[in-house]
Amino acid sequence: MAKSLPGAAFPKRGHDHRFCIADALDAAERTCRERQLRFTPIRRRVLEIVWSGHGPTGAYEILHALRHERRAAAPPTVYRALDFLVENGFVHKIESLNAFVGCGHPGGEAGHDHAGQFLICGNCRQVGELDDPEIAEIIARKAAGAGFSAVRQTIEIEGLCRHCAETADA
Amino acid sequence: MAKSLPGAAFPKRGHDHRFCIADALDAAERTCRERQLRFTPIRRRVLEIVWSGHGPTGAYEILHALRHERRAAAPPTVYRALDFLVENGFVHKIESLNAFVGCGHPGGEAGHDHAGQFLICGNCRQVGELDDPEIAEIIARKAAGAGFSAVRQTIEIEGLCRHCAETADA
DNA sequence: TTTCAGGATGTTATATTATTACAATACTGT
DNA sequence: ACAGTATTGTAATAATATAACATCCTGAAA
Repeated sequence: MAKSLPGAAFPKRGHDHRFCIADALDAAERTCRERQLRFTPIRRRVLEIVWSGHGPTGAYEILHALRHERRAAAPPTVYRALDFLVENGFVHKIESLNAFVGCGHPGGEAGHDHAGQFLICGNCRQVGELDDPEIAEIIARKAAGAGFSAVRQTIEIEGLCRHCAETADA
Repeated sequence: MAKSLPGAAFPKRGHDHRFCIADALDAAERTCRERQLRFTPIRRRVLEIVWSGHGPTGAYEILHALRHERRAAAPPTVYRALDFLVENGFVHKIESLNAFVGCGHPGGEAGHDHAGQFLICGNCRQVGELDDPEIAEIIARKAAGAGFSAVRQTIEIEGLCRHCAETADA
């Protein structure tokens, strides 16, 4: 059971997910220290809940989990934490699902709210992240060709991951 | 005041929008006849409302407009019409805005719910559509490189259209 | 023409996602 | 300790979307 390789786009079956969680929390902690941001217990816990798997997590699902420990939690509690986490690139929102996933490549240079390309398996509901600069570039270039200057790209690809395609259970 | 050129990605300022509406309705009418689909008054009117501009239109905004003529209209009225229009490629949903725009290239061969790339101006809120096969291909190829077979692509690009970038009023 | 089957619409209620507004508290630097 | 700001608590509500079932319409078969 090796941990997911860095740069691997799709979460490997049977990887030791504890490393994913620990790495994500560590990376966030480090980045927040560097940027003098407050990685409060709520924010930390919401990040941990989002990272409880590689699937998209809804805000109210997070709220439900959070309430186990923090009875006072309400929608704004969660949305505020998510705003912080997305803003700082620790979490991405999957627009087509109105749900959130942990960022697979946090703290990368600029860091802030970086764009990624998301692979969403329609069968197992796991989400992978590409972060391919070539894709971002060709899109920015094509947009520029239409006189449009791109600021933010939302790229979400639905389909089947290798495992689900092989077992053909869709 | 010429009509928008076919293939133009972003709606031209000052174009005669009546042609956009008429073309969209005609195309839908023709396609429905070909496919033996029922282009009912509600569906036609919802398409017309969506095409009342090149900006994204929310479902409840459509509902509000629809109620002027049809007091009985309720959310399902609108969502059912939108389902039909999206399914048949006459309208696209902009996932990042939870809103809908008319398809700029309807009835193209396969027709059904085709993918496009959307240019969303953050200033004037107009939406253009690229439909660039190269983008779709490179994404499908990169995804395949990660063992992922893409079925549907959601590509939404936020930024500034030429006009808004030039007048620098963002 | 009648009938019937399926699709479309009407209708009520509710689920799901997200935000506003203001009060209270906790942290930071001085 | 104090002021100023960021964070969290709390209540209410807005915005988006669907479920479930009744009714009506349309087109094809009998």
